[in-house]
Amino acid sequence: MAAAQRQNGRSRPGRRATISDVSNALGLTKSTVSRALNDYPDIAETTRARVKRMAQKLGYRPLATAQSIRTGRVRAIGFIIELAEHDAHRPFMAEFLAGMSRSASAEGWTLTVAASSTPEETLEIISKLQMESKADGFIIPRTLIDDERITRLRNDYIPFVTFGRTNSDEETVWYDIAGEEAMRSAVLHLHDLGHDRIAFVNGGSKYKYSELRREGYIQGLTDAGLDIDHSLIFEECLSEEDGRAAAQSILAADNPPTAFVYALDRAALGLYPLAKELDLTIGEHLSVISYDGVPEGAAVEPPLSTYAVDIARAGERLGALLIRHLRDDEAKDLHELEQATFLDRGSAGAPALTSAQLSAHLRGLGPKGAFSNGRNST
Amino acid sequence: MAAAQRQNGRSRPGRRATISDVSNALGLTKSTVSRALNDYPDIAETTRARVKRMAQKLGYRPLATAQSIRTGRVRAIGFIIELAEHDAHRPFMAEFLAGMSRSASAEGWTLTVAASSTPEETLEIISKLQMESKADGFIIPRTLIDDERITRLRNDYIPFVTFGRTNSDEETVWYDIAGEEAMRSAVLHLHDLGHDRIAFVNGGSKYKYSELRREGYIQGLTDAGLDIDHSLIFEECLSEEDGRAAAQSILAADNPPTAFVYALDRAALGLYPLAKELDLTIGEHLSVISYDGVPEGAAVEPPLSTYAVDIARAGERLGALLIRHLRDDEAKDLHELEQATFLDRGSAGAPALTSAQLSAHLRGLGPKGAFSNGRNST
DNA sequence: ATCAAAGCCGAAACCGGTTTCGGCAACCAA
DNA sequence: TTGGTTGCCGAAACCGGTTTCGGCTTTGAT
Repeated sequence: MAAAQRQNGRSRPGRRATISDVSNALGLTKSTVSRALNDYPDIAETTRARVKRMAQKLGYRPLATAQSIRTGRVRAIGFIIELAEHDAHRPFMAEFLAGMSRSASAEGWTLTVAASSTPEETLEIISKLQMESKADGFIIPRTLIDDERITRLRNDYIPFVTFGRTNSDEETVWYDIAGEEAMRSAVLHLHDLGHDRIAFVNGGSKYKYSELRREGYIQGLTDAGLDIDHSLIFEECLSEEDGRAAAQSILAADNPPTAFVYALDRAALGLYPLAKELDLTIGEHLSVISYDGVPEGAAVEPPLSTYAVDIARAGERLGALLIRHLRDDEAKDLHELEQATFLDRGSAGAPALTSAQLSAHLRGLGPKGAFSNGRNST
Repeated sequence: MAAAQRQNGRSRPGRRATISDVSNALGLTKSTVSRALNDYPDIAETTRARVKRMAQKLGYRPLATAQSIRTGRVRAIGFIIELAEHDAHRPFMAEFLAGMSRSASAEGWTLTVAASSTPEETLEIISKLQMESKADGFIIPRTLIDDERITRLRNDYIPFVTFGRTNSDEETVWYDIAGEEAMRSAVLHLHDLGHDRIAFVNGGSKYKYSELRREGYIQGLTDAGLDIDHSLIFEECLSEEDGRAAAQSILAADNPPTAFVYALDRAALGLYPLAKELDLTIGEHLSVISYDGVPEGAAVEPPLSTYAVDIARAGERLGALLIRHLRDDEAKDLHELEQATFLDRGSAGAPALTSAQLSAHLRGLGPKGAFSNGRNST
């Protein structure tokens, strides 16, 4: 019998049940209970069942911190907020965190977050959190085309999953939205509406998603049988001001586009005030399709047609993937790619003007109201 | 000598230093090292110094999870994201988290976050996190006037600090911004500019801050020697649409106000499109001062004058207060109240119209451009 | 010189788990 | 029968710390 292990069996009512409470209640030892709960093969099936039932009855849940000192695992996923990142990314933060937290707590895990100001600090924090057993693995958002973080994490054998693909995808667990496919079908959609000259305003060129979306745009042009005109491509547009400036510059050239594809809603919103100044109606004289699905896009007039991303779901999937990766040594190559959902809200319509007519209007610096009586006849 | 405790002294190079590494290096026992580092009084000053120096040299940092199994503390502060909250609060999330995380990591603590959909779930999660030793105390944002969370947390002896005051402030640790003072001086500022009729558009009435801001507004009127007209007060305005509707309703009545004080920037932004429709220029025909300091307020024309809140700092102070509260049993009554900083950006100016003139204009449903030639002479 | 009170540190128990090791009993084949 | 597996569980070490307890020195007062 296990009399030696019976000493601490006074179960104070308010206290949480420990493994000893379970073992004492059953006349077994801690070790048997532990192995039963962790599905060791050397425990009889009937015993395992008894143990699990009793654990359930007593409301026993192993103390993660106690486990961790032996196992090195705390059942926590780590996430670093980089404040240096562009403001445009911040509004998503709450939902993203919520998503991660949901999948974590569904598995009995938790989420440890920290803040950092620079990419270097991020890496320092990550290894510190890992050393201190505050997190078992990390979720890395906004992958870069050439992401130093990833090589370093891999070198240090720190488990992680990324939101977004990278150029070194071997043996990496990632989740991503197929932004390239969204851009491609945006182009095709605009072409179907009758647009022949379609501009592309991209996001920050260091991000992998920008590369992919540009490729998607190019592919869309190719699929539509349209020429690729590099003067219609603008990069590095993250903010509303960027997006506005890009459009202004593109429209000032010869042969202006009648439609825009933006890689980011935030930048696309910059087109609205510009259009108003130029006395152009979005959805008629200028069409635009964008990407992200920010709430502000629904508030402008006409509402911005966009490919919406479910950021909470992304966080949730990433959390689930990380946990799976951490539990299962074999899960070294998990990938999930999902499609954005198109919200056709009215900012993309048949072109009311040809490129030439548009050009004439812009050059003429036409007085207010030039088109206010309706569409131009072609 | 402590030969019995020497068994695990093989310091693998890559491994983190343990307390045994330190004790072995010094020829002391674990217990002495532990007490020295934790400033027990029964350790000689010279020994304490030696121990601390060696710990420093070896880069020893106690493993929080190992400590926690004895002490019950993990050096983590908990924070719950409530998604049910109004969208208006979300953009702040990243900065708020960053602030909390900063003060936490400054003290060697970390931040554990979880998501919840309802207030009830929030409380469940809190006690779960506490039971599982995932967090030692919690930061509770957006206090309500009568906040059930607080009574329950207090009943369960779960340590916490609040962002915002409540009606049961005895023995509570809180941090807050003096929104009432901001509202008061907003009224006085507008009165100094020449406004006599000043409306107030408040936020959600369940929140404590709304009560305070309303009181501040009233106090401002009193200090300015103005009458209190309850028809100029509107409650429950959280969104841009709410803010717009409130202003529309208030302006439709007799004796319309020439100035507005908004409790929330987000709602105040609703005044802009309304003013445009009514052909009124903000900063001239209508003045407005608001509160929060959201980035969008700087982008509108004219930029929104507002009392800005440093939300990152709030998070930082709250984290620091919570840690102090947790470390020191005596720290049961900490309070910090700070002032918002006024950003005078142009949406508040001398009234170009009297209330009567404004009323006449509004009733006349005047054609566009009625005031476009400049200010009215009075 | 003597004795009690500090001062200081080692020994060991403890926290709540996990994991290794070994032994007993039952089973199975020879 | 006998001997070797196999199945199943207890005993004990262990993880990295904290905390209680007690004992040996010093110190200080008498």
